[in-house]
Parts: sequence; C-alpha cells; structure tokens
Amino acid sequence: MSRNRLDHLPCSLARALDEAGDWWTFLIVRDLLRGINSFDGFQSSLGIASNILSRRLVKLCDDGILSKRKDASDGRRMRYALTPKGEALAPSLIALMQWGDEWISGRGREPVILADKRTGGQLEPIRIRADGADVPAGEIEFRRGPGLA
Amino acid sequence: MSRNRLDHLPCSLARALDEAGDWWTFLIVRDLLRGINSFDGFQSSLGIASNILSRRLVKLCDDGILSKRKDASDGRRMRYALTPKGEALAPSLIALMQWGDEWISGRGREPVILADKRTGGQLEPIRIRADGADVPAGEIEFRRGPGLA
DNA sequence: AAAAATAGCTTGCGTAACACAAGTTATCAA
DNA sequence: TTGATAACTTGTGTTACGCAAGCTATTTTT
Repeated sequence: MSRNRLDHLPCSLARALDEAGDWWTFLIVRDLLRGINSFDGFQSSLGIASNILSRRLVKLCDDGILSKRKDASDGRRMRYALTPKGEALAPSLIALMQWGDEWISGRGREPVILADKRTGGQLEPIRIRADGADVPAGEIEFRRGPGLA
Repeated sequence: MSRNRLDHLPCSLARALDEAGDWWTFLIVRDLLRGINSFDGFQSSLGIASNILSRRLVKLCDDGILSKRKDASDGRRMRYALTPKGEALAPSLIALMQWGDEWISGRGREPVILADKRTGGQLEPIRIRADGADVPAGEIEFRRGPGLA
C-alpha cells in the first residue's frame, strides 16, 4: 500500500487504512490481545518473514500503536505492548473477525470464540447504533464534518 | 497480499482479511454505502486506476460481496450493489472510520460525520459488549472454537 | 571460560502485485 | 453520423513483498 496514495481522500477510513499499513497489522494486534508480545512469538504464530515483521513493528511503534521495551529478565528480548491507540483498534478487529465467522467460516464452525475474561460470557455481535437503537447499513447518512476545509 | 499466505491461520480474522483483498475493498464498500455505485463513480471518488478497480470489482462479485447488473436506462452502465455479505462489512468499516476520526483526524476535525438517516442522530462509537456490558480490550479471552479439528 | 543456542534484526535477490498511460468495444447523445 | 461516454483491457515500468541467509548481542550450557 503506497503511503501517499490515499492521503488526498477526505475520509478517516482512508487515513486509518493507510496507517494500518497492511493486513499484518491486524494480526499482530490480535496476537497482542491474546498475550503474544515478542518478536519470535509473532513470527511463529503468524509465519511472517522476519524482515517484514521487523519493518512492520518499527512502523507500528512510530505510529504510536505499539510500545516497545526491553524484557527485564532477558536483555535480548523486546516486549511489545498495545498503546491506547492500538487497543482502540479492537472493535474494528473484532467486527472483522465476526464477519469472517459468519460469512466465511460459517456459524458453528468458528475457529476461535471470544468471551469476557471476567464473566466468561461470549461477546455479542458488534452493531451500529444511534439513539440507543440499531442502525441498518442502508440507513447510514454521510454528512460533511468539521474537518473539511 | 498473496491469497494463500494466510490460509493456514486458524482465525476468521485472517480469512476475512484475505477475502477483503486490499484496502480498496473497504473504500468501495464505503462508497456504496454513500450511494456511489458505478465504475466511474468509484474511479472519480477514489482516484483508483481502472485496471485495479476492474479486477477488484470482479473479485468482490465472485466472493459474493457485491452484485452487478446493467442499468435499465443506460445499456453501457453497470450498477453495483452490496449483498447482505457486503453490508455486513459495515460494522468493521465504521469502527475503523471512528478509529481514524479519534486517533488520526482528531476529535472535532472529522472529515465526515455518520448519522442515522431516519432520526438524524449521530452514530455512537462502536463498542465491544458481552452480557449487556462493555468489555475493555484487555479483558477479551480467546477460546478454542468448534471450527478447529 | 569456551561453545552453543537464542532473540531480534538486516541484507541480497527474485518474484509478483501494483499502477500509469494508452487503446478497445459498446452504447448513447447531438 | 460524428462525437462523447462507460466500462473495461493491454502493455510496460516500478515498487513492495517475501524467502533465505547472515549478523550481533545476549544468555545458557558444558
């Protein structure tokens, strides 16, 4: 994805997609949500080439999505963590996962089930809401916002 | 993104990302939600090269995300529409847009504001929920699902 | 203390996907 | 019937991706 290609589009979606970079970003964030937080942890989980992973991790740190620090008990090891900005990707990530569950894997064939650690209750399907009610996709209005010159 | 690279991952997220193809998919779906539904409509809205757009539209139709038909009053023109599978991408798309609003554009500088056509009420931030309560990103548990051999 | 293993990262190189520009076909408007 | 429009397609670079191998600094093993 060329970095400057989408910049002209007056849309936070394009900017978000541009900053996320490529699909690996989402998979790395998913791994972090699962507790995987080291270079070789990502590598063995994802099968990503080390040069790609390295570059991607640098970019994610630069963009403020991840933070990085040395492991206290092992000087070789770096530990990565989600920043608040990175954690804020969770809703879109989970919505995408649920889409794959429903439309690709199929109901009842989900490879992974998401739940609340505290209560054990399964996550509900993510929905679009306004005024306390669901909004169907066809009923969404795109209005000019204050960020447009 | 090579089509078969992520197939081995037992995760609906990887499958979803693989099927979505590239970022253009999301931008095309966004345009359709906005009412843009023709080839040159996408092209002038997105600045995408015609060969890329053509290939992407074919793939999206093949994958059942879009449908395509001839315009009744203009035999040259094709009209594209979201299928239910395509509409189901809206939550992840909007979550991503909201992420861009908050973390890239910044609050108060949103290029676009989303609302409910029927009530005019602005869309709420998309949240992760279980048992009728919000779930913070750090409290999500990944459990083995039935789709794993 | 020397050798081996591990963690994170870099380099070299081939391939494949992307993207610009130009051309093609079918339909419609003047 | 000439010109414009819509939706592609083709040709040709260029870029970015990805495998394999190598590198350096720690840590563990002997």
